[in-house]
Amino acid sequence: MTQPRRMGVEGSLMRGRFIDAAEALLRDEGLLGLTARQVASRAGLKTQLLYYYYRTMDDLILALVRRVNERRVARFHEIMASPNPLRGLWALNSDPSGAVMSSELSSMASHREAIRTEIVRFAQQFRAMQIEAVTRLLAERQGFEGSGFEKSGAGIVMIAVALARAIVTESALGLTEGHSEALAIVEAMLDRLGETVPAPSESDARVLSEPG
Amino acid sequence: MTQPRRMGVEGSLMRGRFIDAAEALLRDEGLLGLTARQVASRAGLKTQLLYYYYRTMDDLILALVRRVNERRVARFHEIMASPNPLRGLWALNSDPSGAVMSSELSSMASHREAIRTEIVRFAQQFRAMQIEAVTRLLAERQGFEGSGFEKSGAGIVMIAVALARAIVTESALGLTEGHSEALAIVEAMLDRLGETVPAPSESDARVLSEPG
DNA sequence: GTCTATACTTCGATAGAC
DNA sequence: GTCTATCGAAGTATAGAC
Repeated sequence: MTQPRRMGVEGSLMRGRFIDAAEALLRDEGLLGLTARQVASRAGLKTQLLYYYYRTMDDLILALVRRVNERRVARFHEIMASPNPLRGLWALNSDPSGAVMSSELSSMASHREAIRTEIVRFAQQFRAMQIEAVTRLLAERQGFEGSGFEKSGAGIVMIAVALARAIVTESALGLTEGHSEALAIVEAMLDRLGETVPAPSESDARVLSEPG
Repeated sequence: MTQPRRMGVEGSLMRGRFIDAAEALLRDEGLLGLTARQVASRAGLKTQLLYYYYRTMDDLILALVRRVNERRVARFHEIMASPNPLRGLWALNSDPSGAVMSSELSSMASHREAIRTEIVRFAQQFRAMQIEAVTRLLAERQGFEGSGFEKSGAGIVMIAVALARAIVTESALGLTEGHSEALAIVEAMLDRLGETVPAPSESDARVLSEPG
């Protein structure tokens, strides 16, 4: 008596198409664009069909959240196995589409009770993973002696995550005051850790002023 | 022919009541709560009356943005005239209601063309003010020699603003991983600048671990 | 599995009486 | 200056035919 409506099976192809559309919408239009009508329209499907595969919009969003999070964890593990994990983590957090997604999701978490738990639980767990990794990597390397940061893996991760997200979201608005200078500080720190500089990506200014 | 509707005068008392309600709603419910009906309801007034005083919702939001920004500038100048401007600036950026407001406003800027310009223009200008002030204050004080940050007022401000906002918005969701450690780094830096510690405010853990 | 049709709510906004 | 009444669009969601 609690499931009066027919629902599509778990492994359907259509489910993926709706999630794809939802993800694209969230990236391009933000949380306000994530409506049943717009998701269906973007997927080229009928709005009512969405409700055959997902009981509510919250269900669809929850599925999207899980997919985004799984991909993020997968990228994290790839980075940990790569030659320059610290730079890789910085790149992961600075990745525009990922950062926009994280930002919109945590914005949604404030408004939608149903998905807050999932988003917060993952964010907490993923933050802990990054802290554990960075703390270990810092302990293995030299370059931070005397800077007061030796024991501060958790603080460094927190600051880096906050900075990366702010730079991405502000850049999207055309606000760039202080970005290049903050990036220069990050680059200087990564340099001190003795890692090589990867090929710079498309957007965002890189002003590598000589570190003091 | 472009103003077919009657409008209330500029200095009306009712205008302020609507703005008050809008501000409270934006703080408590976020951008999704900022609708004509909810603003009017919160103000204890009729929805249609709102449209007598404001031509569109964008007009009302714009008025709110201007008021919030003016208050922020006023607080900035008070802080500059206070004994501990660096700590004062950190407190300003860490202030929960102010940070939530800034965060919701920049979130709105992504979606509403009409107010983006106003929000971005102010954010850019306010960032520049903070950078100018911090750069000057750092030059006047000792404590950063050898840390590589001497010339990086702009970078420091960017990082501090990003961190403060992240801590506030994450705390509101119950996400606190890495907060106390990041705050310890900030405290250590402020300590190095030789300023005294103000009385700690209500929320947020302060783990003042001994600076390295 | 997909369609048409539709219910109900809330949104921004307007017209015109008082 | 404030009220009642209302519009059209868009929101989530459901029922039932095909």
